[in-house]
Amino acid sequence: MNIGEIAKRSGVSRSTVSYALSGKRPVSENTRRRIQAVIDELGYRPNATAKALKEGRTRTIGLVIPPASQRLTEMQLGFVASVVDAAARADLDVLLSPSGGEHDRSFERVVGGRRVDGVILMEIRLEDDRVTRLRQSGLPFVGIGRTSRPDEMSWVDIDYETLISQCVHHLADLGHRRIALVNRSTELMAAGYGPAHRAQAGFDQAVAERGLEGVRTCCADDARAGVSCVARLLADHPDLTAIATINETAMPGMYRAIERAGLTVPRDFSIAGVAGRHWAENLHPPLTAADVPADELGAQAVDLLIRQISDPAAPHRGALVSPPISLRGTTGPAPAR
Amino acid sequence: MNIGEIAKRSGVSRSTVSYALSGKRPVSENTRRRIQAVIDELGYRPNATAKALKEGRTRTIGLVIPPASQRLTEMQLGFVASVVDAAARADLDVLLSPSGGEHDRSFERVVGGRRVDGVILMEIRLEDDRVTRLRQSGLPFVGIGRTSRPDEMSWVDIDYETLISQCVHHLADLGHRRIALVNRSTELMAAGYGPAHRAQAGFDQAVAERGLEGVRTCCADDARAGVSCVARLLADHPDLTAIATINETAMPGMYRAIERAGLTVPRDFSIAGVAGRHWAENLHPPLTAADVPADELGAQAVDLLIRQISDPAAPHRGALVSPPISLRGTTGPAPAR
DNA sequence: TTGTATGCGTTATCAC
DNA sequence: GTGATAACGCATACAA
Repeated sequence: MNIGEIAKRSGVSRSTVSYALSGKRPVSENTRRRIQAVIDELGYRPNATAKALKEGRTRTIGLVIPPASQRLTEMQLGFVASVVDAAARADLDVLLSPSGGEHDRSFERVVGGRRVDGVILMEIRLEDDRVTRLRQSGLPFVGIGRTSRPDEMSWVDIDYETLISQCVHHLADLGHRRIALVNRSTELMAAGYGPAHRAQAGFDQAVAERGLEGVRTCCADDARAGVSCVARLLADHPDLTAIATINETAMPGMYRAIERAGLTVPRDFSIAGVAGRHWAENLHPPLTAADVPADELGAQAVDLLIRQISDPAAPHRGALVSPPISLRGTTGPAPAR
Repeated sequence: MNIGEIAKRSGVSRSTVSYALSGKRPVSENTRRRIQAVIDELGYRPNATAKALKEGRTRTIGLVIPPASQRLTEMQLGFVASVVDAAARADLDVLLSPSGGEHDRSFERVVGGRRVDGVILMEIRLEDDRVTRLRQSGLPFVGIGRTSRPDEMSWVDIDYETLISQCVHHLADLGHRRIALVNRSTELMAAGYGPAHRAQAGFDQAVAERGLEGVRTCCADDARAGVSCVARLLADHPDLTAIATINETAMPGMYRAIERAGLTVPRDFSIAGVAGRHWAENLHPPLTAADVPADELGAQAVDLLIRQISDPAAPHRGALVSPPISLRGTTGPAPAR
């Protein structure tokens, strides 16, 4: 079923059908109706592939996610959801590309084959091959996250450095002197994952500014790791009274370890972090945290991308988001010892 | 950068370049090398859109998910992840379509515009317009879930009816006489959502078979709803000793309500259900549940779809999965009252 | 108001 | 072993 068939059955030329559909040229009411009748009868829909080839754009954006096998964090899911939603609102489809490993067929298909008009890149590292590849490809792209040279691209990002610093200052204000940072996994750290490094930098700086005793530790992205990580932390540093963290997924486990150590939050121990609002609220007790507006970030990324697509020559833009910390009751005065 | 440019620079015709790339016709080692050199130098990649138009297939599958705005459950995420992974293994890309509301542009674009070679449909209702639409479109599709007439399509599904029935029998074996079913939301029930209806059917049947007192209730898909739902349940039915549930997302809240009522699991109260393994294991305490193998189901759906695509005339197939219940310690003998 | 002709980038048929 | 050429289905510049 193609436009030629419709034309034949309506007794007009293909271009007339095309124009009747697009409205880019006046078509007499009479023929328009005749054409529409045939279209309705046969259930004709223009072939999107042919249209894309002709117009030179696919009306599709690529969303590069971490390999699905390694379960996505709540926040990453929030990004995916909001990107998909925002794209749908703009009548754009989303092509998913699970990437992140280096030798990557899916990524190369999407980017090299020009299957999309632009790309949104998640989980960016400080040095990221995919950014290099996208830059050379000339395809518009926006990062959720940024490399160590943010000027080279458009991006939206969470200001982990500032946020963790603020958490530490908040805890210091409450009298805590010995604070631990529970970061993301050692692997991500080693891979140069931006948020992990920036959180650490913010932590180090705040600890130095306030003359605190800071302990840094990495923790895998799951509840079980959270348990063992915090258990070890409490064993090794018995005088620890607070934790700052960006590791959403490990949080339930961290709670559990604190509880098992016989400590009550926030009376004996405080905890503050960075997490999606929904996640922070649903912890038990709800976590004092900087609420990352995942939906806004995704929408903003789509927005920036659409802008880049419509004007590829436009200068890069970056948007650093640092939401306020919502007090929810997991932080309190440092216990007297 | 297109194939003509490569041909010109290599001093051969476009067809030779095409054949050098596809290997579908012998090309002399010499010219092959010359062509490859030019390709490498210019970083040429065949345009996927043009290829799709010519070949009549897009090497893309559509994945129809519930609107992202309503957060997906852990299990749904598992399906998405496994579908994306399985598709990537088969060198297929995945186009996401957030659908489910009725007036649906994204769905229509993907299906009507033939942007994909086939579709995987999630969250199917007993009567589902999208199934009707897909059937009439002639596009191969596979459901994760099935309508009330399973013969009309290919699908993979979880046997909620049997699984919930088994949960009830297990609880009855332990001496429980008054058991509640915590189902999915009233809205899903009203919308004719298969799992909710089938779980209820399985519950009713098992309750009847064992001569138990059964209470059925719906519960929205979040922890908070789980709390209020179970709190009400315990208030209205003080002699309740067990719950069977398929509502993953509400489970943490259900635990909380039971705890707040001063009951200890499994000593005072038992709970069993259907959930993803990862989810069940990470509850605290880990839930006795039928472990839904989301990854297997997704992979199987992709498999079925690929089969449908390569042989559209092949008969429909259905696969009903009913994983065994893993005892994890949230069920115990009914308390003496 | 409508029709004809061309090209988007590719693959594949036919000819040499 | 290689080249010219015709589609794939659409949009649009050019004619009438």
